[in-house]
Amino acid sequence: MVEGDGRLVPATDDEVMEVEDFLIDDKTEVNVTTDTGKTEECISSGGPSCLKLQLESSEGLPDSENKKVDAEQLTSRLEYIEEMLQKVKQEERLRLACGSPDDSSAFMNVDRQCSDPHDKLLFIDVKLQSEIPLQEIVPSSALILNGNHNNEPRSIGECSKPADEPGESRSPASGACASSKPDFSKLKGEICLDNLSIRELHELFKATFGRETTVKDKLWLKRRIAMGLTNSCDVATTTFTIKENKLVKGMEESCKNADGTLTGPSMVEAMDISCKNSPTSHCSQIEDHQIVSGKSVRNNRVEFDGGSDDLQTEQRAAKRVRKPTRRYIEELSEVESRDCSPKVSSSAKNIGSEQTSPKSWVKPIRKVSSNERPVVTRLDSLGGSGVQVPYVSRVRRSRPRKNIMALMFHPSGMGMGMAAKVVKKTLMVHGSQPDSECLDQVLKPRSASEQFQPLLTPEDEKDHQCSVIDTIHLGKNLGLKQSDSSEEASDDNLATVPTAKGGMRRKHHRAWTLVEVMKLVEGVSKCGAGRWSEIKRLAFASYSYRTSVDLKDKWRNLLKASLAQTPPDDGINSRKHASVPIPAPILLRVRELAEMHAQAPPKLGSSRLAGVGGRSVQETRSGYL
DNA sequence: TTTAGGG
DNA sequence: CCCTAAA
Repeated sequence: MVEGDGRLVPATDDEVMEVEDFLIDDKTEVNVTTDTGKTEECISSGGPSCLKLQLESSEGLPDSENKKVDAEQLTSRLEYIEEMLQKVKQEERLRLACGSPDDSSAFMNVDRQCSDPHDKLLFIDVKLQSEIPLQEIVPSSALILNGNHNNEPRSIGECSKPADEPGESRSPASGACASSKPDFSKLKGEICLDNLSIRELHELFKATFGRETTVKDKLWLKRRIAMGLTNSCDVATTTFTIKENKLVKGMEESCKNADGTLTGPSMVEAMDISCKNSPTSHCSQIEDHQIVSGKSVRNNRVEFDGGSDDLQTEQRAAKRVRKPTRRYIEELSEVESRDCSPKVSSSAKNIGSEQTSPKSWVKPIRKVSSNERPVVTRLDSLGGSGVQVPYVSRVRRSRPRKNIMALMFHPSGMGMGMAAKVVKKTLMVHGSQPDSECLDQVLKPRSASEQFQPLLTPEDEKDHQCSVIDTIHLGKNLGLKQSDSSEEASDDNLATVPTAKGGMRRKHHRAWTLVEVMKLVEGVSKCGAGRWSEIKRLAFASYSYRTSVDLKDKWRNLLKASLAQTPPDDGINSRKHASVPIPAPILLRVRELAEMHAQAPPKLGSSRLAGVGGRSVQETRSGYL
């Protein structure tokens, strides 16, 4: 129920207040509040397309009254929803979103993925405050709610509609959203609306999230990708914390539609679009501590049975940490999957700098690592090479020591470079290689001086988590990590070209994901090119890797790409071209920004930002976000 | 330390 | 990506 202060309090089993967001993908939200069975239907929308059913007693919602509309008409829907709720409850409150921590105005959004291909991604979204004025009952919402097969929310936000054309869909929604967000609708449209093959989807997925997926469910893929792109619009800094092996994520993006009302068949797409462009980047800012402190997080074990294996795997992974959030999936999957490496390194580095609050450690892991011997014995079994390498601690990715002498320390007598290579190779051969990142770190020659410390210092220990765990515990408790790492491993090919001597090129080589690129672009649009550290702080706070320099470099590349490719104008769109190049819209954006900055760098802030390029004016309009 | 460029 | 020179 909702308390006066607007807090959501866990209700009894019977009075579970659940708001379900069918994940209508993009924010077509269906919020249902069930109480003692008494329900009142209100449609408030987070936008034109949001249907909200709320409990009579939960008067917390401002506009609820105005939202009453066609109760009759909604009855059926309500019933449906209730039905679903029941089902959901039965399944077990997978997710009881409760309690909004300190910030009463905050909303909690908890989502989970269902293994069932048909109702995967069932989100329970609780919004304590709906400031969103009701627009009108959207016909399409009926579609959603009435969704024939029980639990088939997917129909909604899906971009499956082949007919949805970027151009078409843009018009209605983009106008509304245009003001505040870069218009990526086109992008999304291209990517999402097309009928991509599974393979293509996989590639896109990879490009978007930076990891591979084995899921073969098209819908799922599309949805994920769509979400990824959608969320990528958020510049919000995502923070998440791992507590006691549980991942608590603080923040959920809510897409509120600001655009006008839409009706008819086009609704679906419209909603979709509006969401993408959803201006709400700011909405997604919830401090992590909030979540943590909130009672909300609760262990909910979810057991599913159906579903494809792949899907299950994917989801199981997510389930592990419980409460996978969309955010989690996209960002975490990137950060987390590569797990330790970035995080750890950053932590070690950040501890002193304060830049980033030290992320939490995964306890279990640490424990393990602490007891592990400094020698990785498992290596030999991996490749059969029989190579045994002393366990080395990771080092801060800071200034390399010019001290090459250390290289000579290696027992085998060969330089670290060599040893490293061997090890790496060994690991690579095996399917279950530890995070390549880690390996890289481990193998870093520059850290040689520290690598042979027999004893682990507390800090080093942390670093060990990475390798040790990945190496030793592969396939064990770390369901999530494991799956992720394995998944990631495949795409995380280290093109390590050890330059004969001691320098290995491409230490990290973390492929830039679409999401990141978009963030970068947005960041640049906000802060302006050149202020990389700013951008880094704002948009990449959660990406411990990606230094400001990286951003700069990437931008440079983007620029180059945009200039080189825009003219030809050909179809280097997301579709086709396995490489999954940067979507044209983004490149356009890049170009615009480049032009903008070229013309009005320091001075004249806004005067002549518009229509500079003379090209697509529509694209140009948003000088800032 | 952060930027800007070169490699 | 890495490295370095400049601000």
